[in-house]
Amino acid sequence: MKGFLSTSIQDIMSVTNASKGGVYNHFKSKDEIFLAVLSEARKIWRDRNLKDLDKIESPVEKVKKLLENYRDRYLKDTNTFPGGCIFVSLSVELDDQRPDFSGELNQGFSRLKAMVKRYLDQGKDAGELRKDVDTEAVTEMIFAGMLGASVIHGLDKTPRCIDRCFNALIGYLETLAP
Amino acid sequence: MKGFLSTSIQDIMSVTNASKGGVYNHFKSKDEIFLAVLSEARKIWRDRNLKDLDKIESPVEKVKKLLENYRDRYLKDTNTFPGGCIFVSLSVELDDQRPDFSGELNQGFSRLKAMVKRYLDQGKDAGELRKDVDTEAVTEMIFAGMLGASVIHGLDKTPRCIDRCFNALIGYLETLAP
DNA sequence: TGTAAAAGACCAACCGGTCGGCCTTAGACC
DNA sequence: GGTCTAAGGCCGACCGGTTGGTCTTTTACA
Repeated sequence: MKGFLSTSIQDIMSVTNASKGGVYNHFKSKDEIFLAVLSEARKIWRDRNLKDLDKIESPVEKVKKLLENYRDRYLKDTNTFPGGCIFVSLSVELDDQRPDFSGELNQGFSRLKAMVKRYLDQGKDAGELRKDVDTEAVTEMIFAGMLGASVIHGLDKTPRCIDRCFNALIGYLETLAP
Repeated sequence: MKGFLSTSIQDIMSVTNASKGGVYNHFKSKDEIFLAVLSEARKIWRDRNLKDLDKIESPVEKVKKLLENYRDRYLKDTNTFPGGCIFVSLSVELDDQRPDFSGELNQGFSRLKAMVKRYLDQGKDAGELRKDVDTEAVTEMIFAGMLGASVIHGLDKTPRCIDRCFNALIGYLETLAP
């Protein structure tokens, strides 16, 4: 993945077999193309990562399932998603470079974190987690683990590293049970 | 931080008050400048992150100290290091774009992971960790946590998120004791 | 005066974006 | 149904600007 800045209109023209005029007839600017891609990527992310979450009743198990989806149905699908999690790479690339896009990406991250924390809080209320568990800190670590795993994916495309990382992460979640 | 691709020679000229001829009299190419910066950044990383590690005898405590250094003496020093961990951002940017640089960065990451794993193995041998602890998986998660924390730093410059993340990470390490 | 560093004009390649025109198609009128 | 016209998707030459890099000239110092 070349990211936003290094993907030229020419790149887009080549892969779509379109001409420059054709491209700019559909989109006002490169920025608009980016926002369209971002919107589509979000849909795909939800399809892949939230799958079957509603079939699970236990909130903590939902978090585990989310981690498993992110690992198996998202990061590991290197055919569909070479370059790992696009939101992570774009966020790193555009931070301090395009604050508007960066803020847009950050909103998605915030929603994800809020969802995880909500599940953990529900799990705590339901007695699935110990009362002394700091759900905010655990959320942050799970989030960091997901981001880190995507970066690791770029370093080593084999599933070994990602598997180990998520095994430890899920194992950690289980130590928080009463 | 603009990274490698978005940092122009003009940028370097401006910040160093040098002319183009002056720059190219010291370096053959932009690539050579990158490698020099990388080498210097590695020295700085070691200075900051390995500080006082030799004063600690317990291997597991060394890992904890490394995490604390990375948190307090590196990521949190946003004056010296805006843009978080330069190796993380560069790795994300240059993966699939400059495989030669990417491999160079990967070597550093591998050495870090090997160091952490060595300490954990030593800790296991010394009875500081349970015998059933998968040091490889724990290493991977610690590594992912460090990478993820750097990405998070880009999203939210306040130390709150990073603190929570490392608190949970260190807390996890402590649950591995016998 | 000899040597090395610094300076900046210059180059070809590429960037995002514009614009006038071509060419297919749809609709209106007889 | 046949013909003329208006519309709009599509094309690619072109624009100003920036890129990394080269090369000749000037400067500074010993």
